[in-house]
Amino acid sequence: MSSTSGGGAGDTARLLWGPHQKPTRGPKPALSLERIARAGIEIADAEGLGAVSMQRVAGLLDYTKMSLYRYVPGKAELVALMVEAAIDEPARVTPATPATEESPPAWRMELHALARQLADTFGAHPWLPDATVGPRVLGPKELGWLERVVAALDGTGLTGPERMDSAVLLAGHVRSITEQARAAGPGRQPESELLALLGGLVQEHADRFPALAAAMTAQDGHDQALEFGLERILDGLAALIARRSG
Amino acid sequence: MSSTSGGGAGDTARLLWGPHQKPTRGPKPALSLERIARAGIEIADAEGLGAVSMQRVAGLLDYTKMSLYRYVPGKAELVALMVEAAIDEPARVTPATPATEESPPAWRMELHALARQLADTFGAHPWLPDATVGPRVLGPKELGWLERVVAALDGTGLTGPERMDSAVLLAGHVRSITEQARAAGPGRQPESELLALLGGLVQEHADRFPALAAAMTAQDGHDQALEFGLERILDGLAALIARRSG
DNA sequence: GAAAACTGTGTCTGGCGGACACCGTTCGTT
DNA sequence: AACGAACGGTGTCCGCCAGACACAGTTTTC
Repeated sequence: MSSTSGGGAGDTARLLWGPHQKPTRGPKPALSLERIARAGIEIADAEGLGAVSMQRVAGLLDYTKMSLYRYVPGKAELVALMVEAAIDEPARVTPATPATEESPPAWRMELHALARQLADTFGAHPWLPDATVGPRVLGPKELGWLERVVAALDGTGLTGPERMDSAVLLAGHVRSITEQARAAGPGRQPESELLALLGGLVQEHADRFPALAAAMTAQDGHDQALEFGLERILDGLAALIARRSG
Repeated sequence: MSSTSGGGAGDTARLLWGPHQKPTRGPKPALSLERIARAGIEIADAEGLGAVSMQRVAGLLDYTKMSLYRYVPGKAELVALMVEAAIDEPARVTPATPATEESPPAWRMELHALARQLADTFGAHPWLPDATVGPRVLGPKELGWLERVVAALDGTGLTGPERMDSAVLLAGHVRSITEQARAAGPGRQPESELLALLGGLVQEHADRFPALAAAMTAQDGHDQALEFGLERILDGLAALIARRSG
C-alpha cells in the first residue's frame, strides 16, 4: 500500500519458499535471512511493529541499513520473513485418541488444540496481527497450520472449500480475539484502562445503548472470549457435520 | 505504536464523543472535523490507508498540513474520525417479523442482517481493516452496531458477557473475511493472482500439504467464505441457546 | 480602543524507505 | 599466478512523513 518499488508478491514468495541458491563468487555473506528476521522479531516483541525499521534492525546487528538490502528487497519482505520465523511449526497433537462416547470427536479436539496453539503464537508476538493484514503470500509454516486444520477435517463429509472456509473461520477468530486482548504496548494505556474508558462512555450514554449498558454491568472479568467463540464455531461445525453424515 | 506524543486514548474519546463546545472568540474555523474526515476517506478509498497523510488530506482541502493540527491532535485521531465517519448508522432491520416454524428465529435473522451490513461497510471501504487494528476507543457508531447485536440477543438466555462475546465473534469473522477478499489496491496484484500464486506453491509442494492440495483442486470459485462462517457461527449460537432454554 | 483568544502558516527537526555509485574482497577462469 | 567478473558492505542523496514551535492575521469581549 505504500512502496512503489521493492518487491512484488513474486519476490516475497521466492524469499519465503527458497530455494536460496548461493552464489560462489564474492565475499561470504556475513548476515543471513534468519539472523535478520530474528533481529526484527526482537525489536517488534519489545516495542511493537512500528519500532521495526531498517535502521533499527541493522543497528541491532551492528551493520548499516543499506547492507540489509543485499538480503531483503524491502521492508515488506522483511516483515514477511519475521512472520514466517515467528510462527512455530505446529507440533502434532493428539495423534490417535480413540473417541469414546464422552470425549469429543477427534476432529474437534484437534481443531481446538490447533486454535489454542495459534492463540499462543499470537500472544507471544503481539505484533503479528499488525503484520498479517491484507491479502499476502503465505509462508510454509503458515500453510502448515492450514494444512493441519484441513487434514483434521478429513472424513467429516465436508467439501474441500468448506474445509478451507472452516480453517479461515477458525484463524480469523483467534486473530480477532488475541488482537483485542494483547497487552499494553509501548506508550499505550493498558487494556483495562481502555475498557474502563469505554465502559464509562457506555454508562454515560446509557440511553443510547441500553442493551450494552445492561450487558456490561454483569461483567466481572470473564476473559473467555476466545474459548466462547471457539466453542461456538466448533458447535456450528459439528452441526453441519452431523447434518452431512446423518 | 509510532508517535511518542500526540493524543492518548482520552483525547481520541473526547474527539469522537463530543461535545465539541465551540469557542466564541477568534476567527470562525474554515474547516470541520467532518470535512477533514471525508477528505481522508476519499483518499483512503482511492489509494488505500497508506496514501493518507496530513499533506495529502490538507492538499485535497486546499489547506496546509499544519492547519489540520488545529482540529486534530495527530494522525491517529484523524484515522479514528475516518473510521467513525465511514461506518454508517445501522438501519433497523426486520423490526417485527413473526417467527413462523419455517423461518429462523428473530435473533438469527437480525444477526445475519447486521453481519451483512457490516460486511457491506467493510467492502465499501477496504482500508477499514487496516484502520481498526489493535485495542482502541470505539466511536458512537461502532458502539451502535454492537448495541444492536447485543439487543438482538435479548431474551435468548445468554448472559451479558456471552452476548458481548457473540458480537465480537461475529464482527471478527466479518472483518477477517472482508480483509482477505478485498479488491486489488493500488500497485497490488489482484487477488486472483495471489490466489493462483499460492495455489501453485501448494501444488509444487504437494508432498508437504496433501490435504490442502486435495482441498484446493475442488475449488471452483465458491466465494462463500463469509456466508459459510456466518452460518456456522449462528448454528453454534443456536445450539447454545437451545441448550440454555431447553 | 485594547487586549485576549483563536485560526492559519512557514520553518525546522528527526526519522523513515529506498536509489545509486562506489570500494574492497573473493573466486572461477585462463 | 594473474586477471576480471561477481558480490558484500557502505556513504551519500532524495523525497516523504509526523510533529514542534513561533508568528501573523482575524475576530470577539471587556
